[in-house]
Amino acid sequence: MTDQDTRLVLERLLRLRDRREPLVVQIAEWVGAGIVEGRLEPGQDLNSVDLSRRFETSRTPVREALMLLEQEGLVEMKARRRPRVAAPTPQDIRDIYQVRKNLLSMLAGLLVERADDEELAELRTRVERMRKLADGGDVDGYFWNHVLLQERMTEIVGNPTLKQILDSLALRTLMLRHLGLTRAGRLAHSVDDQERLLQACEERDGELASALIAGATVRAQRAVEEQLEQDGAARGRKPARGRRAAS
Amino acid sequence: MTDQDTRLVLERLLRLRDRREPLVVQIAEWVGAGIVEGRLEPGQDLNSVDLSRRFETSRTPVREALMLLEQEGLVEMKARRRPRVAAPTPQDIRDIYQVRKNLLSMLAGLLVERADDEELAELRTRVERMRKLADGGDVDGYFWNHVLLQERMTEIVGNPTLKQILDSLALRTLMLRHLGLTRAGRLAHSVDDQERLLQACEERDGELASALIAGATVRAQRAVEEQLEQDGAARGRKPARGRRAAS
DNA sequence: GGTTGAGATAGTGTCGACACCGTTGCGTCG
DNA sequence: CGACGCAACGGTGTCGACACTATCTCAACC
Repeated sequence: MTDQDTRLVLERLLRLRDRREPLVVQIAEWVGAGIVEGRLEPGQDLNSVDLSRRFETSRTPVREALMLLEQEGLVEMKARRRPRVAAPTPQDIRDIYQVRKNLLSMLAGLLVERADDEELAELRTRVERMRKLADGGDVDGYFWNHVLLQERMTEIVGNPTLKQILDSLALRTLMLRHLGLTRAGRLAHSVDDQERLLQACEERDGELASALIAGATVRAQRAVEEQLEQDGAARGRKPARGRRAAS
Repeated sequence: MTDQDTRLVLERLLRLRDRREPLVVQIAEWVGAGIVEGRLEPGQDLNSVDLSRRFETSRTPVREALMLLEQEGLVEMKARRRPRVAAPTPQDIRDIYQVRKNLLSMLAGLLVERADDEELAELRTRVERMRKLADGGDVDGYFWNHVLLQERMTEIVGNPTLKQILDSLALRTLMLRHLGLTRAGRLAHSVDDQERLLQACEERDGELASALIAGATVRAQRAVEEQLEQDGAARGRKPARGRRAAS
């Protein structure tokens, strides 16, 4: 998972282009990518002085970048307190996946209604590419194409409100999803899910597509939770938690 | 619809308390209430100089307040351009209601699962109060209690992610919903919908509750669209559109 | 008359300074 | 030995200034 990939995806998911000055975009991408990639740990302080020094700017654009990430749930800010990298609890993660499952169901139903044959063919091409990546065991490549696939689906459906909410939820689970995909056999299962979903779309069976994507989401969630539990057990032995922002 | 009511609801829906300095909160509430109440027209400029003069502050807290409202979809900001009051298109409104319908369905299902008898009794009290207000033709009173009812429901369900998304969607439709309720007979229909929903909850019928709230949302949307069309036709004759912020 | 461009105007983005407050480390007291 | 309080430190929120640019005005030109 290269930093560059992450930045490009962040730029789209956060709708940064043209909405903010390049300086703010740069900072938001660096911090956001850091959080997604795990370079910045949950709970870690993100003080604006350090960040402004790092980017050789004043604190104003730093504050703005952090506010952008706050609204996407990657950063937590309280008045007069130092901003921190968000630390979602297991319950938060369950809640997010629950909403995500529901909205993805909706998305699948709309996709069946609204995607024309050409668009479905494009999605088919994407899934085939993902199949190859999965067979080759390329977790990173598969991961990014997975993100892209869902992004494309929301575009095809053409409901910007829905897209925005799904993007926000996707962002919050980005690092988690990558985690889940590293589990043995998960890659193959995931690509199977995508193929079944696409087939249902091609057969114009909205009910089935909804059910399939809901099932796939539940399985993805389970993979993430199992992996988290495993990591948590491992980390229990050395519970280090940095407090200063990386400099 | 008093300004004070609006501010209190905004404060909760925007989660302002403790998240921002009082100064920022004050500005965000004034602008937000202005948009919801229609004092500030869609598309109107919100330049930070005028606003800072009005509140006797610098532009920094103004910018922060506007960013808060931007993330809730009440204000539109592009880099280097003046912020504007958001002007949702009819299509945007359809999209928002579509997502809202879906999430409210989910909410109803969860409510049936998770609300205990005591909580249902509390909701019953609220609905009865709303019945009285509806009978008395008190549009404003009914409106705010309606907002409060849904807020309470999301709290009972206990999924903060869902609550936050529903709150955000609620905000975007606040002024519209009030508009819809002014239509003849709409108040009575609305309270009927609420009673049916609550009854389904008391009978622990999740499927029915979901269906009912989905239906109610569709009807609310229709009322809003009809009222908008009517207003639009009326406004077509004198298409004034202020460009300066009120001062 | 309508279009185009230059100059004036007005508003945004960023900065460094400063006042205020949360935090931390240390000394004091029970 | 631990709880408490105090003072120094560090970080946040706000300000006024300034550079840059979108926007408006108006005049010259076709």
